[in-house]
Amino acid sequence: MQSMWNFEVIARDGSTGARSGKISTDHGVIHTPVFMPVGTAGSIKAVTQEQLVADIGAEVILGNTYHLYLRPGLKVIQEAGGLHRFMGWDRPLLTDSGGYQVFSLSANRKVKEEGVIFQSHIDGSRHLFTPENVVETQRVIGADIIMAFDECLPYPSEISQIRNSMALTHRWLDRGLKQFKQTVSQYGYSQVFFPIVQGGTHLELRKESAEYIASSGGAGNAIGGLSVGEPEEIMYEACSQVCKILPEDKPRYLMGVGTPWNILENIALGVDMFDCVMPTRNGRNGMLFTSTGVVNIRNKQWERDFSPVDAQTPCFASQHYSRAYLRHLFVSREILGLQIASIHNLAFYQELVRQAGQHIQAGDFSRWKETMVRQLKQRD
RNA sequence: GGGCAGGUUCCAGAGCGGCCAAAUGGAGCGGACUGUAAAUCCGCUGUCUAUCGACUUCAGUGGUUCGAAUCCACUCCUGCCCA
Repeated sequence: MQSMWNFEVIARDGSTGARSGKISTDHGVIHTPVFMPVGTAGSIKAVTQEQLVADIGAEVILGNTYHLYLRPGLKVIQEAGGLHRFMGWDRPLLTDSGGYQVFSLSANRKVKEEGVIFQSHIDGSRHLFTPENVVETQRVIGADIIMAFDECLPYPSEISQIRNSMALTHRWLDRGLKQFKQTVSQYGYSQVFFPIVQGGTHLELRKESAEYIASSGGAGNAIGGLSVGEPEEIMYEACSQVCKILPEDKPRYLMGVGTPWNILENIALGVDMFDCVMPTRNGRNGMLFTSTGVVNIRNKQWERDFSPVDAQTPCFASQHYSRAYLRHLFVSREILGLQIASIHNLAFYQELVRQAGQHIQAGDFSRWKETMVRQLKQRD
């Protein structure tokens, strides 16, 4: 199968590691830096596919192997012709391998050399995930980008534990990669495989892991195990360390990050791809990210503020509805509030990374970033 | 006019002699959330110091008692029933 997959760096910032680029896939082009909305169970919660395209302009979204495997299950997805068709999304799709659930569902799982035995959060049933079967599952799902199976540790962790876990993730990578190479796409378009750097917050281990991952030959390289509770400065240090080692000519994907200012700081370190539940989850919980800072829309101060949610975000929902109205929807627990907040936050993130790319190309990224970080962190 | 049931902190509603500033909901106010077990979760919600503690509250007034939201008397309200 002839793959369309290609990554091209269009511009580099002179004073930071930031770059802007273009990923080509069989489902279309992704402009980097990119933010990928998270649609764990085959749905960006509270947002329709139409809104993702027309209102937000999302170029790629995430699904989750663990959740989709449990429900609706692989038979349904396969019969539908893959997740793209099942959910009505014809742009690129990336699936997380379930590695994060090794971490977030830690009470209900057992990690072994072979893989991880999970208990389903839905019905308590037991399931085994291995580096191999997780690749197979992502083949069935039909993700354009398949993630390796890794172990994500909490912060803080003992160095000996980090070392063992990292080594396990590396062994799992070898197995997953072998499985990936031995199998083919089921739906007539190509899929690529991303390995994941681990190593916790320990810089030496991060270096070791980054070198291992860099040499494995993935189409792109992911950085995992960050934004799990460590101070931001430590995250930036670890990310910086890793970005210096990961190849220049492949996209770098920082998993699970983060706040708008986290994203800008990490773009400066050389990251191209991001995903995070924050714009959607926090949006549903009343937290808005805006061009002038962070807003808790439930707060009384918005009761009579009839100005737009965020006039600077080029999106119907952001400009058409007032803060007072959105506050009313939240206080009244109206479903529409969740939708507007989610759409606005995603549109805001989309615009943020789009502007970052423009400033990288224009050559004034560094100065722009400093101003933006200050603004975005403010609380209205 | 008579009978019955009631009046509790923003609302609803428990409490029926000390463990009561008073359960539990709701409302209100604030916070958390970073590869989603999350339209979720956590605080605060009489006043003052704001930790200990002090003070003022359970329709009103007056009693009983070491001690009353809780018992007694009267008064004022509310609902239902009978005239």
